[in-house]
Amino acid sequence: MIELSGTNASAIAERFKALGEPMRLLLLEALRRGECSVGELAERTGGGQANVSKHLQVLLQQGYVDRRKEGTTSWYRITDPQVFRMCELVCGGLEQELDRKRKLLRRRK
Amino acid sequence: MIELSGTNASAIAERFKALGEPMRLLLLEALRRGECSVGELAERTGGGQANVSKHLQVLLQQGYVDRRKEGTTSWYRITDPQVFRMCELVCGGLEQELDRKRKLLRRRK
DNA sequence: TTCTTATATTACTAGGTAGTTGTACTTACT
DNA sequence: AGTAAGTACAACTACCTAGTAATATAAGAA
Repeated sequence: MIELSGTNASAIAERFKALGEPMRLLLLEALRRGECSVGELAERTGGGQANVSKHLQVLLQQGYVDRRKEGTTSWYRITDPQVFRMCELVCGGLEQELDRKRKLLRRRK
Repeated sequence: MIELSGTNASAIAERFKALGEPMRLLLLEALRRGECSVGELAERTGGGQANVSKHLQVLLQQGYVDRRKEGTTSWYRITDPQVFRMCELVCGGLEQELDRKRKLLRRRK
C-alpha cells in the first residue's frame, strides 16, 4: 500500500492536480460515453484543438485515459472508471460544503 | 446529484486542486491522528509557519478541515474522513500506473 | 502597560500553467 | 507529386500560486 507521506505525496498530488482543471473534467465527462477523437472532444467541450490536445496529454500521462491511433485520428478513452467514483466522492463533499455555507448564510440573517 | 458538467466543473475542479499540492496532503496526513495546532503541523511537515497557515486556509475554504480557536492557538481537524477514501482511490490508480510504466520499460529492453 | 506567544495577513519573487497562434508531422486521397 | 485532414508541438502571453520575510492581530503573562 502506498503511504500518503514523504516522496509519494508529490506523485499523489500530481494525480489530483490533473483533475483540478475544469476543462480536463469536461473531457473526462465527454469520454464517459465512450471512445472519442480529439476533434470531436474539442467540439463537445467547446475548447480549441491545441488546448484539448494538450490537456489530453496530461490525462494520458497520469493514466486516466488511453490512446489508440487510426490513420490521422487519435482515439481517446477512459482507462479506469474509478475516476468517476472519485468525482462522486468530491461531489458529495461539495454538496455538504454548499449545505454548510447555506446554513451559515441563514444564521447571519 | 451534482453533474460533472457546465458551471459545476469549476467548483469540482477547485476541490481537486486543493488536494493537488504535496504540502496540503502532508497536512491532511498529519491531521489523521487527530486535532492539531498550526505550530505542531509546521513541525510535523517541516514547513514554515506562514506557508502552513496559508495552506490550511485553502483546506478550510474547501471544507476538508475545520477550525476551533482557543486562546491564541488554532486547532484544526479533519472534517470528513472521506478525503482519505479519495486518497486511497488515487493511490490505487497510482500503483496501476506505476505497474503499467514498469511493463513499458521492460518491453523496451 | 509592556513583553511574549501563536496565528493570520501582506508584499514580494520565482516558477508554473492555461489558452492561443502558428507550424510541423503523419496519413490518406487524387 | 500535390492537397487536405487530423493531431501534436513550440513559442508566446497573461495569469496564478507556492514559498518566504516582514508585519499585523490577538490573547495572555509579568
